[in-house]
Amino acid sequence: MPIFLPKEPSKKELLMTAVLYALSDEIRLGIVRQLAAKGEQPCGVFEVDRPKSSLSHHFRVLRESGVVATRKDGKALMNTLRQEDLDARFPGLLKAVLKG
Amino acid sequence: MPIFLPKEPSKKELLMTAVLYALSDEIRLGIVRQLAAKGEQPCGVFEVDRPKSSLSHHFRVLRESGVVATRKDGKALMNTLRQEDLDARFPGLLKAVLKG
DNA sequence: AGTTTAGTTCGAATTTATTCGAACTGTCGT
DNA sequence: ACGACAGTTCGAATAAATTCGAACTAAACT
Repeated sequence: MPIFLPKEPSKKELLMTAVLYALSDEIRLGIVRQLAAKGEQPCGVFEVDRPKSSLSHHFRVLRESGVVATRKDGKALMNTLRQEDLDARFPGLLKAVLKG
Repeated sequence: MPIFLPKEPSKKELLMTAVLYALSDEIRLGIVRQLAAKGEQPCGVFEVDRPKSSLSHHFRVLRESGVVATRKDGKALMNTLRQEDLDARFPGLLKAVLKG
């Protein structure tokens, strides 16, 4: 069975409640803050006190809500914050979340 | 046994993740939007397709996260959005959430 | 005192999220 | 071809949220 990365919602499909839910978890919020600070990063660099299957779950939530986009780069999966899409759909939200 | 309204966190105690979580539910977000639009309101005016015990649960989540403040006024409980506290602690967040 | 109104609290059922190990896929290096 | 590496997927356990009816409190009115 090939690996299926869950489909990321298009900009138009972004849902406020799903985005807020994804961001309402300390681990995921930490990931998002680090992506905002350092730019594109593979999953592996995040030092989280959880096994990789748990980390993978949190990335899935971030992807499915549309907060993060993932592209394959060799054997790594590179993650970026969907800043522009989020900003277009929910102006000011991400900035406010990252400040707090 | 007297009625205990759960304690509302002080401005300093507001937690980003708790606030985002509280706002990540359609019903609660609807309540918050209506409070923002119409100002202080008793629980009863919100037309939500849920029995009152469920509504009460959602108000509790909003209070415990610090999104809403509640005061007694006769037999009603009046709810207000804690706009100033939220704005002081998380500038721009509420505005962004209400716009979306 | 009794009734109505507003909303909470309790308890239990259901649903949904999180967690983790183990097995897997795909890519790279040797 | 064979490991090693990065990360996903599966499956099952645990934990947490939501839901609701029923019983309750407290204020207001008659």
